Amino acid sequence: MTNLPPMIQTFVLHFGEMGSRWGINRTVGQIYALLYVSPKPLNADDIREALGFARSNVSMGLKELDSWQLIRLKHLPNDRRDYFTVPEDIWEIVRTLVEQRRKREIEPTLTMLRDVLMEKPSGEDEKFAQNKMNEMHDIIEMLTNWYTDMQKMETERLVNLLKLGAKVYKLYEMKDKIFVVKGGKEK
Amino acid sequence: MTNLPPMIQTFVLHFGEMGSRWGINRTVGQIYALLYVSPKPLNADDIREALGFARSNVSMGLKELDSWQLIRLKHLPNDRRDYFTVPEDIWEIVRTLVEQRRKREIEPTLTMLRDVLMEKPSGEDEKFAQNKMNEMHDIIEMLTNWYTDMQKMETERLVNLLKLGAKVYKLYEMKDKIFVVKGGKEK
DNA sequence: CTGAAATTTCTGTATATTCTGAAATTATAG
DNA sequence: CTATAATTTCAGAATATACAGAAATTTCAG
Repeated sequence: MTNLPPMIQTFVLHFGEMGSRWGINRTVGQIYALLYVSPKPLNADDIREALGFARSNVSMGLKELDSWQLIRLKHLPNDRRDYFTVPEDIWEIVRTLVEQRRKREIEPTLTMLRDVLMEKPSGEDEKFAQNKMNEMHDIIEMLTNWYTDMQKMETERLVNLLKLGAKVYKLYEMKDKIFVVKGGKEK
Repeated sequence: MTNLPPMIQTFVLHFGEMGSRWGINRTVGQIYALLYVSPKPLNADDIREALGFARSNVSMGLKELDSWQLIRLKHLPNDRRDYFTVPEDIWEIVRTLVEQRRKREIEPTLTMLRDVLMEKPSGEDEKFAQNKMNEMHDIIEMLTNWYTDMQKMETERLVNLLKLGAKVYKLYEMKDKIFVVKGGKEK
């Protein structure tokens, strides 16, 4: 890590720390940060040299990142080593992150909730608990359905909507009026 | 934990596990899950009894949850012990969670990025790195701005929009047409 | 003000995670 | 097919985190 420019070192260390808060370990966070700012693909030894931990850790880290589908394997001509990059389009990274967290955290939670909601409550307290679980299930499902739907949009459209923010609600409110004007009949 | 109904035990254990994936420890996850499904406020001893870990850990866990503003302190008449509940409205919980994660993770990241972007790059590689960091900064800022804006909406409206999903884009596309009809002039 | 209840802090121990370096495996050039 | 480069696996060491129980502190009824 000694010969990294300070700017990049700061960035890499920050994502190392942040990684720990997210169940991703420091090593993995640092590797990803390094790949993210690197102008060309890096091999495992480049990474070991830049970050200064054991070769085997780099291997484990890359495997972990691969399982998240967050990196791309490249090969250079006349070089049998594996080189890695992050996807060029940052939106692809964002989409992958959300998708993977959904698979790993949201779906198992929804499954657990559905299972538990199938059981017959034996008493008032369990009835209450099931109501609360049902509420949680519905809200999570609503949010993920919304996300699934939005995810299908192409990036440009998504960005348009994001920039619009809450103003989008004005359009929603106008909806009925539009149809009055256009179609000549209400509802 | 022995005398919890299986249904609730499953729920509590699941959130214990999930907690670990989120930098929140198992204890804290379990306490929150228990409070969430409990029909009445619980004191520290109730929690110790239900979950079976040391009294002192319950204290630490509650303190942690309090720092996230995820629990509410209650007092019962003629009982000086502290009782705790989760907010009644689950949307309040969701909003708090997002808000806290923003404060603890997003804001520090944005600050780091802004700092690093102020520095003058000394070479092509650092220039490239800064471009990537700038790209990251902008996307994070866009997403949080969007969220800040949406957060201001009342829940009912938010739910309407969520249910609408990607169809909202159709409204967005109609926007220009609407103004043609209503105002009589384009752009 | 006093003493008991309630809560929190603290320190050592248990547990879990991360990391290293050696050994094993896999891949490929010749 | 063989030799060597490249990568992965694995077992133990180092580190960090979680947890229990005792001690200290705070709170409050009387």
